[in-house]
Amino acid sequence: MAKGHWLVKQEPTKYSWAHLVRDGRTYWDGVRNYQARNNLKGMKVGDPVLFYHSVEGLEVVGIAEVAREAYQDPSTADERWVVVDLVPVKALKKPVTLDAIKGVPALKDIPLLRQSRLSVMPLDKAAFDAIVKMGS
DNA sequence: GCCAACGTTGGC
DNA sequence: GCCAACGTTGGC
Repeated sequence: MAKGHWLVKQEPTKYSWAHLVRDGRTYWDGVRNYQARNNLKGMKVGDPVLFYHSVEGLEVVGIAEVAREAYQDPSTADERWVVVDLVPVKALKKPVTLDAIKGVPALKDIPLLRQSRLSVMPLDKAAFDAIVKMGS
């Protein structure tokens, strides 16, 4: 299967990029939305994942990578929910703000803008690369 | 702090 | 199976 590109959102007050860097690795728990869950299940080891700060910051701050594919969420006994493991790869030199993304016509249709409540979403390679480029 | 969007729940 | 009520998310 082709490599996927992804974007995950988190409120920095709950789990920030800096926190991920400090931890070195984390499992991405707390997803309780079927669409987001299905996206988690689509992740493969090695897939790059953009890390977005919602509510505070409103910017893409770094690039992480899938270290382990979907498995039962250890924070619940409910077997409907899964997590993946993420490791930090590198911070963006310049965070890419939501405003900046909105200003790019080619990025008008990404789920981040179209579906503001979705917390785990796929990006196509072009969109992923465009955001990374804006941040470097 | 407000409100729009949207997913989930529960009564019928 | 429909739909109103409710809860949560996230931008502003």
